[in-house]
Amino acid sequence: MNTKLLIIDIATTLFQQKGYLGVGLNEILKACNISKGSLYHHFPKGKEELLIACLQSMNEEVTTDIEEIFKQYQTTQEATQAMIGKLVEDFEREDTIAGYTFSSIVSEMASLSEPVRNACSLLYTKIQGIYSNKLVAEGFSKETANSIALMITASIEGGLMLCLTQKSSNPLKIISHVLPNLFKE
Amino acid sequence: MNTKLLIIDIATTLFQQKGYLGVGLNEILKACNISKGSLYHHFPKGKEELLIACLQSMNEEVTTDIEEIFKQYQTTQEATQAMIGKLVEDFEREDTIAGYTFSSIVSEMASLSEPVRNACSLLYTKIQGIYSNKLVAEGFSKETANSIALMITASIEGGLMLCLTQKSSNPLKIISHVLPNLFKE
DNA sequence: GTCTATATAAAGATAGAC
DNA sequence: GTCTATCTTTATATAGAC
Repeated sequence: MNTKLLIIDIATTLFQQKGYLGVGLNEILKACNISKGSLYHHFPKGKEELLIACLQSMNEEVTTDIEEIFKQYQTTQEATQAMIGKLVEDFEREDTIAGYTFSSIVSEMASLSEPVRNACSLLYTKIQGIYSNKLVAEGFSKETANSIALMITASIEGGLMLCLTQKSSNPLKIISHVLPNLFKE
Repeated sequence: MNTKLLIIDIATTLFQQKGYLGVGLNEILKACNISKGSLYHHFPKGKEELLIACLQSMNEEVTTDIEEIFKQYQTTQEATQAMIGKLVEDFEREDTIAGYTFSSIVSEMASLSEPVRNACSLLYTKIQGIYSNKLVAEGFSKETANSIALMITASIEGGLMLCLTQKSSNPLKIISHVLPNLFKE
């Protein structure tokens, strides 16, 4: 089995759930059942290099997952609601942040590391691009589409914060219910 | 001068900007110009006790600040936009999270500490209550008012994440521009 | 490529003088 | 109530055997 991919896979989940600073290397090693030497062989520059690899890996997964959903549904509204539905399921099953969200990483690292901030920025841009493109295809102007796409992204990220504090998926459900109001112009 | 209040004041800002794990006690001590012994005299249970004191302090400030704004403006829409305008100003001046937002703390601590999660939950509830009350006064049903209030909170928190990654206040500006669409029913 | 053992720095916390 | 000095644990990272 490919150790490097294993590390990225497991570390990605841990970083999403607990943030960058909240996860120690030892915790990652234990979860992967590997040793320190092995990890530093694959990521010589250490933890931050691993984080960036995780963010890039998420970038690819986002393409797969969200674009898949957005192809399945005719309207952006339906697709968005289906997507949030999946996040709700994830949250109810795992009780932590999951899916393609990564606020914990952003809030900790954006001001500490330029490379990390950049990787996060790219990821958000990509996600919003998917929303925006479909909205343009539906007839919205490019500017309006971008605004709505941004609002979808922001409210989902913020919604997950509220889910965490309330230990409930309710906030995301409400957001899913309210978002369609943005599509009427 | 009251040392305890000084500590809370400075630590609150640091926690907001860098998160709980991102700020070391030494950094707080240095910023306050005090020693370890002094801090532990005021907060015997240590860092987490200090964080909770900070969240409670924010709780009081929120009442002052947001309610003040919400009294100044007739409609929720105007008040919300004024409030976001202030956040934008803060962000452009300081280039970090400020105001009454605290996503960094939530995402790190919600799953680690029940008391902290609870304090955060109370804070969000209070903020949303202010929004919701004004919306009800404007004629919205209680349920609709709560939904819109939640959406305002979530999109602002998420918007600040986007501002951080983009190093720009633009996301919040766009959100301020798009939010009014939620008020039409 | 993976391991063990070690280095080094920093974290949070405590003890006791003043 | 504030200080200095110290303790303990944990963090990231490195060295070198296999």
